[in-house]
Amino acid sequence: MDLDLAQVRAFVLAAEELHFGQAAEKLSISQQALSKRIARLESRLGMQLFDRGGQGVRLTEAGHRFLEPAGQALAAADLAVAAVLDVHRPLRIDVWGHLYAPMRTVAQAAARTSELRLELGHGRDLPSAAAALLHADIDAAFGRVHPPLPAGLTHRLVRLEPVDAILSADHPLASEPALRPEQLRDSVLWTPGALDRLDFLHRFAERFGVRDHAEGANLGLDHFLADLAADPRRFSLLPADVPLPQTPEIRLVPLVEPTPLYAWSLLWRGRGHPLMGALVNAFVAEAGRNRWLEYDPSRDWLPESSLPALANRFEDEGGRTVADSPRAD
Amino acid sequence: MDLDLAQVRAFVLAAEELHFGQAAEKLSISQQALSKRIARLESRLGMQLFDRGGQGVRLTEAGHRFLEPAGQALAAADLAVAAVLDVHRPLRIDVWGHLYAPMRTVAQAAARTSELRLELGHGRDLPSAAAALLHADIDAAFGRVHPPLPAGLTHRLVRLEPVDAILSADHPLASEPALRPEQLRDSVLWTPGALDRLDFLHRFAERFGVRDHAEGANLGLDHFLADLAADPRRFSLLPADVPLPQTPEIRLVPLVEPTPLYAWSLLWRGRGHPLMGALVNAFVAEAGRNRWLEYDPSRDWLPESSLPALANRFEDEGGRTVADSPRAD
DNA sequence: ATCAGGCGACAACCATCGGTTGTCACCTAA
DNA sequence: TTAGGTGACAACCGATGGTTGTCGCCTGAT
Repeated sequence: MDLDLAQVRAFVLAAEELHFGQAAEKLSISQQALSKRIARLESRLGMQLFDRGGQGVRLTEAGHRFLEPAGQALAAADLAVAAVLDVHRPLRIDVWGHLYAPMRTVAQAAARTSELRLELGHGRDLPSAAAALLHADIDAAFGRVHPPLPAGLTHRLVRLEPVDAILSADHPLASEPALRPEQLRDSVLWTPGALDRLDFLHRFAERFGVRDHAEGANLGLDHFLADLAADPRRFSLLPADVPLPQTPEIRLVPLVEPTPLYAWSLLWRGRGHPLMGALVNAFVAEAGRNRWLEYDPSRDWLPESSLPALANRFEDEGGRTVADSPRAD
Repeated sequence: MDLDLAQVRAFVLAAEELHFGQAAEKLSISQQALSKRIARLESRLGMQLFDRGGQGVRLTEAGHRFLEPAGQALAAADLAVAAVLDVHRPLRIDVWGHLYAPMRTVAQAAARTSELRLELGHGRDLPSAAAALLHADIDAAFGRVHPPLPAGLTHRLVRLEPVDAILSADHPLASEPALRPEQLRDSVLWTPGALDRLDFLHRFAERFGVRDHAEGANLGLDHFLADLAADPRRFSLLPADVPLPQTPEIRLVPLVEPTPLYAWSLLWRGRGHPLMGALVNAFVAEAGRNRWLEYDPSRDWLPESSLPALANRFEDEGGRTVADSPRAD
């Protein structure tokens, strides 16, 4: 006869609380369900484990005898699960959009808890990060998520970062205290890579009527800044909190009416690594502390491609269960 | 997430057999049912545990990692079941040395508590009682314990009973009020069985220089008394409190200077049956009430073979924990 | 290449299990 | 006596776990 460990778990919690209602709450089930679990366990063992009374329950002698070995059976089973799931393995995470320094956000979120063991992956773009997730080569990824996104992956918006215009110091608008995006329509959008493969910049150009663009290779931030400074008509976009070297050839000007927002998300597969829940929680907590998820449609602009991520965030905040949401351990 | 142990059992058996059909047979279920169990376990764990092939299955790496802890979880659960179930099973006890009426002492000790549920075993000698203990055919045994004693068994001295000489009424010493053992050296020791297999009688003969002995079959007390009365030179030994029929052909004479003591012990395996502690306690309490454990080396004689039992008793009275001491519930 | 046999999985079916909500019997304290 | 708390019963329904029948795949022999 093999024990049903869900029943055993119910017994052990009820033995701790000596109150079925409270034990049920700890297990997030109803009192009646817990009562039934214990009754079925008693029936299977042929033993009364609790004396029921008006003010809670008391353990019987058989219940007392069962309690310690029952706890040990649960612990052994948990170890068995951990052994197969390799729960002590670090969570492997890849980030993309390196020019915009995604690791700032990951490091900030992970810094507050010592239980997260992260291992940084190779550095990929979104399509190859998604493929690596599906192949279980990595456990999570972080960056800006947009369609197309393969099935089987779950994403969670964790940060909406305001985006500034970054200009050559010789640009005619360089000394403005702030700019409206459409003021940039006659400038040349500088893109580190092909525009049609950079979703955010592409959507920005379309939305605000920027007709001209120039492309270069993405060889890192210094190269990017030097390419911008090389032509006084050039501008590009940069999330506001990206740290920059002090250089007289470059100006950073806030964008307003509307402020474009860069949407950072976590991405993972299925229920994820055992630490996935903890990682999501760490990001959510940091977002709360820093007001990362504030969004006002009358003030801000999000490209259409970021709206699924936004919808994802609102569903979760409404208290509904998100499919494939990892449980925090 | 709590494992379903029926699923785990199916996995462990399939891992042993590497053949779903054979594992299913061992569990008396269909192959399809076993296949479903394992598939559900894999789904729950999110891990493939077997690679399926045309000629059976092979364990995956995850399956290998799971196998030992899975077995341990099953064993822990079995122990938990045993802990709660066993206590209501009667404690099976065998006694030996029937001529000396061991059940007097057992009954006397058990009579004072209603919680002891004893079941008398088949009646064995010491070697076969020890084997039955090791095979878990019985839970405890009672009689005179002497080497050789197999490993894994624990014993506890519970009674030192004075031994009388039992004589034919025609014996030259029959009318003495008491006898010193060496007064019997020229008599014929009557033994119910081969002397070299009767440790106490053998040691007595050696110690007090009794050179002659005669053997007969052990066919019970009446037969023993009739064999004694058949020859006026015969004597034997009998614990003092063994009830005897009133018969003019037999005399019981106390032995003094020294008084030989018959050492009765309890014997059990490991931590024993859940009632083992209570049984030991009952004997110890009765021993205290009846001064069963008094021993004065200047007055009494114990054969060398009884000294381990004596040492065992003294260690326990010193307050030290005896290894494999059963816990009283 | 074909056939036969072995193996595990899928499909359909059905009884049991395990959760829910609603309600009730019992107990205790005021 | 009343009010509030507690655990169990009843009805319902979806999931689980077993069965039988069948199929797809694999391997070895001819």
